[in-house]
Amino acid sequence: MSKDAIREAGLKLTKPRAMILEVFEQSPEKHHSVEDVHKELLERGHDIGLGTIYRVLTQFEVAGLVKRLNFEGGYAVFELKSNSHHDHMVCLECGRIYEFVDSEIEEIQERIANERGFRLLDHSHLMQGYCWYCREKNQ
Amino acid sequence: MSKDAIREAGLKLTKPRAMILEVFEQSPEKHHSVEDVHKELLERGHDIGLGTIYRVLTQFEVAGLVKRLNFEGGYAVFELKSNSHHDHMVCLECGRIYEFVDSEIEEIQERIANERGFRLLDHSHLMQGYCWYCREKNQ
DNA sequence: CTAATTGCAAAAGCTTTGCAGCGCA
DNA sequence: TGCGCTGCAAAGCTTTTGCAATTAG
Repeated sequence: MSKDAIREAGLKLTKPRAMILEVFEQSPEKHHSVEDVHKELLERGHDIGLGTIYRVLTQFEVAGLVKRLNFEGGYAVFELKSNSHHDHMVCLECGRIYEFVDSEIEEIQERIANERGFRLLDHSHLMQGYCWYCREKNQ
Repeated sequence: MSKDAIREAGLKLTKPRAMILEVFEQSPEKHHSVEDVHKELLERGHDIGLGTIYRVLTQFEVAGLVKRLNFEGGYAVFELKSNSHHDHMVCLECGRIYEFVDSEIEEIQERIANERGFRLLDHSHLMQGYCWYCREKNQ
């Protein structure tokens, strides 16, 4: 259970932390900015300070519960850290975020890093364009 | 010549714009934050306002003269837009930025986008880790 | 009970913007 | 000369932080 994960991270199981995690687990959306989380919590009747959300999400990130994504736009977006790695495609028109994985790309990446003596720890691969729903509007 | 490019972009060839472009053309470093450019210009004896540098680099970006890179860190980095596309590896220890290209990855990307009905316009592929010079320090 | 956590508000970065004066064409 | 450009400083955003009050264990 996810609440155990909070404790296992050495964090106290507080109301704010539990509710923030719930937003990620219960919302149909997978990706949330801090603002998103804040609004969602307000709609659920929980007025949690922005500062707390920033702090908690950073703690969750360190604990490996969530992943911070730095798309353009000047603000961070978080997603629940699933066990399966994936990369992202973002629609420049509607903002929808799609996920993709390709083992071949992952392998080539590793190979390139190795060839250069680079110890690969992480990567972010983002494709930007227009999704199926928005293509027509932009030809 | 690069100064023509400024004019071709419909921009007046002013001192600030010419000097900012020079920093990119003459510096051994390929990647510069706005702060970098500002300091470099100061060292060359040109005190150009930060606001101007932000404005000019944005205009250069629109004109296709430079590319804005959004690595993590909360600030943008710019590079001269060469004719050859490439992606980046950044060392988490020393901050050095390396470039790489792989045609196979590019192809697979296209294929994935097509399969999903996604019109691919751009992408950013960033590998993070420790470079050859810094590996030892971090095992 | 005690240390961890939250709320609030202030402050810190990076970036944008308004406006008066300056400079290129 | 006229419009575009720059400088300066103010303001905008996202994110961080200090501190007193609150709460989990």
